[in-house]
Amino acid sequence: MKLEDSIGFQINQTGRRLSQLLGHRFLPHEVTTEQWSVLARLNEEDGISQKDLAHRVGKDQTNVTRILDQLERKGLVVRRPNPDDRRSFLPFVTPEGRKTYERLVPIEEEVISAVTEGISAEELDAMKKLLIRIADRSVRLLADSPTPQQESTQRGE
Amino acid sequence: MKLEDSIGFQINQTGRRLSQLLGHRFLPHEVTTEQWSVLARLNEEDGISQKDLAHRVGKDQTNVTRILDQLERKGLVVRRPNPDDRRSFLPFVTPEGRKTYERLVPIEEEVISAVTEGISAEELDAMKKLLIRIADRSVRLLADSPTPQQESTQRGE
DNA sequence: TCCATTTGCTTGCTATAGCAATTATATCTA
DNA sequence: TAGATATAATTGCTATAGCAAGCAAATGGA
Repeated sequence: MKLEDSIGFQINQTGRRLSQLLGHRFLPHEVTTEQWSVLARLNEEDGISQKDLAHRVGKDQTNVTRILDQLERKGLVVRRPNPDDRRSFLPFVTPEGRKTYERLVPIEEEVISAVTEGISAEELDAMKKLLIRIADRSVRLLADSPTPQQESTQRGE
Repeated sequence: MKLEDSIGFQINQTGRRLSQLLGHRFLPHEVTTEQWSVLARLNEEDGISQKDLAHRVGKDQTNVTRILDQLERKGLVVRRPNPDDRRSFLPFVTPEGRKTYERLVPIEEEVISAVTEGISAEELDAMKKLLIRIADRSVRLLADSPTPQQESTQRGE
């Protein structure tokens, strides 16, 4: 089978290209697409632990730490100590972060509608459901994988 | 709209998780998923320029250079001077590279069929077509973007 | 033919992804 | 309560992505 026929290859490929386009449109605002995803999630709900945030954006805790570093450096987010747990910091969106996010929303929407032009809402919805299913299965299969270090006791939440 | 409802976010997310799972299964063979994609494409057709290869795997030429460095370091690929152009090198798969590729094929197939279990061939095919469409549009829109440096005279090939 | 431009590849830089190890703090158990 | 264990966040390391710049060779035009 050819490489292009691999659904895995295609998903990755498309994701990369889309990120590239979106990142290009975000350029004037000096926010990357990954920073955008974290900022967007925090706009829905902030003041949660970095661990929870990582889970919600589907990123490694390590990467969330670094992306928050960037967002904090840009003044879009602040980390405050968690009063309930001194190991933990809770990220909050700053007013500046909220403004930036508001500016990015229409850009993201415009890009998505441009690249999905001519594709029906039903088709998009079906695709989204399939993607979620594939992602879920991937996570589950990885969790069930024999890890040299530990017998996994976790399940997907 | 919530972050998870964004089709762009979902595509990227799913791609990442799938890569992670596949990469995990590839671990014993010491090949990453990106190295696999390049090796797979070269197994279809080698002796082409790195530029062409980059185009075929949908990667930046820079990244192809580096991935080839890795594959060459592992002895799976060799670069030979292009007799027609002394600036250029042509990558070829070594016998060892071919053997490794053969070992990876069933792993990739198994992972894909595991994560797509219960999804019909028609659904997958429809999804693949949509993904390709979205990727194509992304590339086109990016190419048409006003680039500070140059007025683009290129079109998608 | 000479010079300017283009092109193929590489290198340097920043951001991200994922993993291992570290640090500080929490929690659990004897 | 002391000691073991688990956990939140961080740091270090490697690979990848994308961009800009550099280098050498090819190409095109006067």
